[in-house]
Amino acid sequence: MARGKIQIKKIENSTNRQVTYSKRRNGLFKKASELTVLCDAKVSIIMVSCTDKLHEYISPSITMKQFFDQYQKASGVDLWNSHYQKMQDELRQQKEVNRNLRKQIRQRLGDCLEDLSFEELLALEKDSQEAVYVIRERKLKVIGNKVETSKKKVRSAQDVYKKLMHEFDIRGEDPQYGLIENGIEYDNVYGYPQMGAPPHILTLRLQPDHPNNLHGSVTTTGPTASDLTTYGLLG
Amino acid sequence: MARGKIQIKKIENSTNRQVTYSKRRNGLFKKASELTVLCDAKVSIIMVSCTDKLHEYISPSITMKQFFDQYQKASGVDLWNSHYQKMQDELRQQKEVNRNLRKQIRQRLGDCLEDLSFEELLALEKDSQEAVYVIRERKLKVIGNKVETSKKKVRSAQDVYKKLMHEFDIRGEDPQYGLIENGIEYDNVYGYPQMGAPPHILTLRLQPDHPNNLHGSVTTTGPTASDLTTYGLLG
DNA sequence: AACTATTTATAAGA
DNA sequence: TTCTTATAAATAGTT
Repeated sequence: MARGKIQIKKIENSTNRQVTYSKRRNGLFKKASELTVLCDAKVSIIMVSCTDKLHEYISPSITMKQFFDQYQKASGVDLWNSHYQKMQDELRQQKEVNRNLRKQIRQRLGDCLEDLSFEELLALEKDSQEAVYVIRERKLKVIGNKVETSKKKVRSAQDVYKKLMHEFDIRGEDPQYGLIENGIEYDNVYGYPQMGAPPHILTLRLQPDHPNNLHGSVTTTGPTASDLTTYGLLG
Repeated sequence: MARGKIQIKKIENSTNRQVTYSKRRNGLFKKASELTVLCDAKVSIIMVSCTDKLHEYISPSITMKQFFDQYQKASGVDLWNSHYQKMQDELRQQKEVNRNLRKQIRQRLGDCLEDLSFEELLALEKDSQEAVYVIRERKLKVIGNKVETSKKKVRSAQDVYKKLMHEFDIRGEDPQYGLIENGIEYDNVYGYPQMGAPPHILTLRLQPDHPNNLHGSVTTTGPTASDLTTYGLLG
């Protein structure tokens, strides 16, 4: 554009081409930077020379990555998904599997049964019923454990009480005996020789630890012999 | 650059700014295109105006994606990893969900119950038992439908048979009667006046469609009146 | 969107 | 590469 007009076509002289590339590149970058300031815009320029050198201009206040994200968002062009096709497939697959699992759960809860064949329905019923039995057994076992623990606590409390009583006996202090008269119930609770026939007060003490309707569940399910034994303590 | 020099600073008048943006954008793109041709280079320009409009120039013979790939390769800037990270997180999360769902299913099948609290155990038992009831009801409904269908098929066959018999009566052809003697069973099956008391042959015909132990299931669950009615047909 | 006076960019030469 | 400079091109302000 000076010292003679030029045709816009590839400069065949390689040196000239290289010089022009350099000059015009600077010109372009300068214009871009002016545009950035004048118009409060964001500009990114990436250039690759015919010798495969890369040059870039980018407005301050923005990163190339932000540009790419924005470009991708605005253009809808798939810039990076193809890089992670495999991962995306895996993700899709996981989501599909999860959907199926959720459906299975819903079916086990009694939803979506119309999607099942008759045979699947029968199998589901069988599975579910068996599961209920297993769950019930587990429940009874847990109850058994809880009762065992309570028994131990009671025995420990018994021991403590006996020791205290022993100390009182040794000291023979009358004023304290007045207290013990008020504490006859405690004597009854912790002082009985065996666990076989606990008085009612014990039930009242233990129940706050077992807030659920154990009685109802157990009687409907038909407890085993050992369950009945442990249950004697509670009721 | 004409009709007076300007300072390179933001144009405050919004209209002027917009106009200048438009003009200079075209100038920039033109320069880029000239550079592309003259120097056999590849240029990409992305611009975002202060009103968040996006404009781009890209040399023919290259795609934006190729540019980005090339840029990433040349600059080593992390353009994809953040996306990759996000995806990986999502995948991890999905797998975690998957694990939980599977565990839930196992628990509903009676596995891994030791991980449940007592209260959860009781809730699970209740849920499962209710699900069994729902599944059972659905099963009975399906059986009912199947029986209905069978009834219709039987009636249809009855009609066909009656028509045939009518034709035979009209023709009064003796040789065919021999066949009918062999077919007494068919007569019994399709020819009885009401569905109330089907002969045993019907049971045998229907059973292959219902291979499961219907009797056991139904008697244990206590069928409703309508269930009993439909059941009469089967056995 | 078109005009145009003026600034800016730059081709060719050094 | 960088500088110079004649000239082409771009564009600010105006219509």
